[in-house]
Amino acid sequence: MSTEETAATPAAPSNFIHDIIAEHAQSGRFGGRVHTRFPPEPNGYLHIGHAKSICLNFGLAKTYGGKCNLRFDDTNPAKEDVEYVDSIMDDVRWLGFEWDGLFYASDYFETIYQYAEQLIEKGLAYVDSSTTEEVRAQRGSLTEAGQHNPYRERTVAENRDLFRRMRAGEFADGAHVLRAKIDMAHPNMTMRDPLLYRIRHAHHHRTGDAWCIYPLYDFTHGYSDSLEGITHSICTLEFENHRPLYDWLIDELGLYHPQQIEFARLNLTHTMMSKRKLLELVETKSVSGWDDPRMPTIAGIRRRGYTPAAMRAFCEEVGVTRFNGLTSMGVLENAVRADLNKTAPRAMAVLKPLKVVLTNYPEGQVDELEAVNNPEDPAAGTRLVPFTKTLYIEQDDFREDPPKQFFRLAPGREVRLRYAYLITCQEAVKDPVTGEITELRCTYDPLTRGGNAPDGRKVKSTIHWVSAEQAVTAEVRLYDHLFSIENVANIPEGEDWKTHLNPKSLEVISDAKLERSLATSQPGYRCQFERLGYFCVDSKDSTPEHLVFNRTATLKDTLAKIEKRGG
RNA sequence: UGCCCGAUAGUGUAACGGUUAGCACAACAGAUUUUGAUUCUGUUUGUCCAGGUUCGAAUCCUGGUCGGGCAACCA
Repeated sequence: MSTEETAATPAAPSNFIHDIIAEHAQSGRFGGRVHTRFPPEPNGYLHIGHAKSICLNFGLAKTYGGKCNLRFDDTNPAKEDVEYVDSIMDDVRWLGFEWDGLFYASDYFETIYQYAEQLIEKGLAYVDSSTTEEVRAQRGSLTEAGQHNPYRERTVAENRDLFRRMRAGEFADGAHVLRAKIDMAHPNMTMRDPLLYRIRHAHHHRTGDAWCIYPLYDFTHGYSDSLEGITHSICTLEFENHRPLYDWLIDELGLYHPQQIEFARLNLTHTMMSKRKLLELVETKSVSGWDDPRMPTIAGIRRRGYTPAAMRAFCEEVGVTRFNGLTSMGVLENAVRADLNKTAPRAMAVLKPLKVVLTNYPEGQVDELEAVNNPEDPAAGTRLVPFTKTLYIEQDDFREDPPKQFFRLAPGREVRLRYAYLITCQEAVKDPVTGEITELRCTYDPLTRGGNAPDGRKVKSTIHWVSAEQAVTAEVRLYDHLFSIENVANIPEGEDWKTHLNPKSLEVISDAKLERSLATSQPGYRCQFERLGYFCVDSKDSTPEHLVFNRTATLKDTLAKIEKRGG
């Protein structure tokens, strides 16, 4: 009714690609069609940067009532594998998207071969028999023009013959290449007679041994988009210099011409998006695999406990521009907290147990107390947690000599055990040899069942706890940043980037104590351990006999901030 | 030394020649709280620089500065 309500409606994500597509829809270019695609090479697992691209491409298609394909750009048989194809499909689906068409660049090998022959017939491509070193040397430099070699002047007939014999398998790897005949003096290096085909007697994960020559990415990519009728070929900034080549290849053959639009790839602090380096981490066993919860891969963050909704919200939050920035990991963490805060059931778990004996509580008595499952969602209901004479609390929740900012348990101090009773610490028992506190002897106030004192007295702190008698022991894996430095891309040339891996990126706790209700948690189950963070049952290593929880994210920790600030 | 691209609070982004330059995260202060969580309120901080066009410029133009990309038979 009011204009204010209209204005308050959250705007659809605004970015320059939306603007371009909206304008095309307006002007009728592409006949009003919108058809995007996500074109990964199956040579590794997808990472968060790919998630941004997936959300962009599939999101655009959805917004404009168009289509989005999944296409594997599989032109390099040496590096590609079906394992990666499968993982990529899993990841796209996990993010919540379904492709309209499923294609492989290798589906187009025959067509692309014919395109190459057409270029040869038009005198626009030639077989070069130089060595790799010669090709490199003849290309010139950023400031100097390249040089022509005699092969550039081969006749059409000669090129046709040689190229067909390349396909027939008459030559060894590297003996010849097919190159476009454009301009060896072009200021854009990409246009200096780029290589189109190379000889590789290699087995391809889809075409098997049908081919011994393979088109290069630059020769294949634009044609693939053209063949699929893609309207907007969205890619990252580093392909901007290649756009003139894709345009040239398509226009010389008079083919359907998509519009390429480049955007800046995502960079996150404390991690890195290089597939090559991620592969190195996997191969050197620096992590447990592509799906190690510390990895920035989609498989990794999924196992870590992130939700698809949080990932999509994050991708929307970071935006789409042509500026190469560095986004704080905090933004990602905030996205998953925001989602899980609303949806994750609460439970109590003690990571570093400190035994508490209630001296005035009857031996053997079990009190079943009602606890709220999710304060953010009343429909989640309540559960019963057992309260007994011996309990565990968090070591961090007790200080023998508390600083004035510390509100939790200390000798002589009273705190509330969540959903239970007020307790007062009477004595801290120490190991006579080490001086380590081994046990707290406390009294409870029987009149405070549920947590409120009839006399109205207040306590400054509520802490979580678990019954020692009925605790479930579990393994808990605490994850932190993969790298200890913010900007991993900033590591100087020549320096070993792996020395900056965070040695504390994984802390394993083998004997955490969980409340009884968690005993039957299934793999993938997400919940909040109150006051600690969001956790999820590991999908690979957890068994009913040996539960394993992964920490997805901590809760915000004001005390830690205060103490850090105070020195 | 060539070509291409970019620049808005600490960070990531919005603003389409006219808004007190908006939002999110971060930071700070306060309120609420049986999670030092959540929630709510408020505060600090910004148009790279110099010229020009215009009644009016973050936006258009010119020049500079700074940053990114490009010389794989990788993608």
